[in-house]
Amino acid sequence: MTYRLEDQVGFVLRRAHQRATAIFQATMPDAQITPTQFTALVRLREEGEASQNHLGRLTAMDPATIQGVIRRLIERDLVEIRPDPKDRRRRLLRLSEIGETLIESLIPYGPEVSSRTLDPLSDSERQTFLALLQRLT
Amino acid sequence: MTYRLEDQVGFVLRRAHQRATAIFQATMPDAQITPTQFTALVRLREEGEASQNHLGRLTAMDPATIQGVIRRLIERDLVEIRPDPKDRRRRLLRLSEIGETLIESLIPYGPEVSSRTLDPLSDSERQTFLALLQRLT
DNA sequence: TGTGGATTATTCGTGCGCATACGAAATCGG
DNA sequence: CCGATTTCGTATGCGCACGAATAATCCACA
Repeated sequence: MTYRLEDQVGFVLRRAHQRATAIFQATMPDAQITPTQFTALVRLREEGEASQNHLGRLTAMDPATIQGVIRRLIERDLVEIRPDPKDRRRRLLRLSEIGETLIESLIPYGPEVSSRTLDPLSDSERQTFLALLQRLT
Repeated sequence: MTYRLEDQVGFVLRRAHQRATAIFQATMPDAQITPTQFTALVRLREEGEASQNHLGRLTAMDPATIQGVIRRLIERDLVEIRPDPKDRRRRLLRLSEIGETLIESLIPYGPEVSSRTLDPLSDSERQTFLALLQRLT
């Protein structure tokens, strides 16, 4: 009878994600970088070197998606690529000097993005929300 | 130093939204319908008739996005379109017979999608989570 | 009455997201 | 060692998302 779209979690998640993306774009000083590109750079910084599919798993992107993300990062000279001598199927990815400098300069803005996104909630609500959200994944 | 990606709300929102979308696709018996198309059909059912931009606002899609969604729904004969005689800029949208039958048959699965998406949480946690999530939008 | 600003819809370009299919290479079991 | 299976990367196609630009139309108000 009464089906309320605004009570369906998928609909609200979609809108919350849209808002989070907009806040990311407005907060990050580099206008080109996207949330997914940022994620890939952060993971490469943690890993040092990773194959394409492996990086995809670390960033929650399927092989078709990570392929395009990496291509754009290589075009911007933020990521370098070389064949894996041990496994000729693989391509090993690593940050370039430029990429490392960029991600180091952007990471400090990460918490600000999160904080602005959670702005409508109090501190304790933020903790509760994030803990529940993490359990959904 | 320690920047934990999995604690950034945008990253977790992105993954939760991916999961919600996958559950929607797996649960809805119509394999063609997408979450956004479903949303547009539900809103048209509520509104009866609406212009394209107005429907976009009701479904959280910008004009460029709703345009493509509507085009695909018209191609599937789920939505009918006619010019607004009172305002020649507008195009009025309404459900077709087929569209009305389809959305009536799909709406009962909506709560099941939500329920499966929230599966990792208890009943009281679900209420808490949804209330906090709604305040983020 | 007329004009300047707002609204409506369209188009183009870029980027994420996934299903599907493919070929090359590695690996595992017999 | 050899064939079946798995993994890796690539490509294509479709759909969502948004910025920017454009043209048509409407409306408020001077």
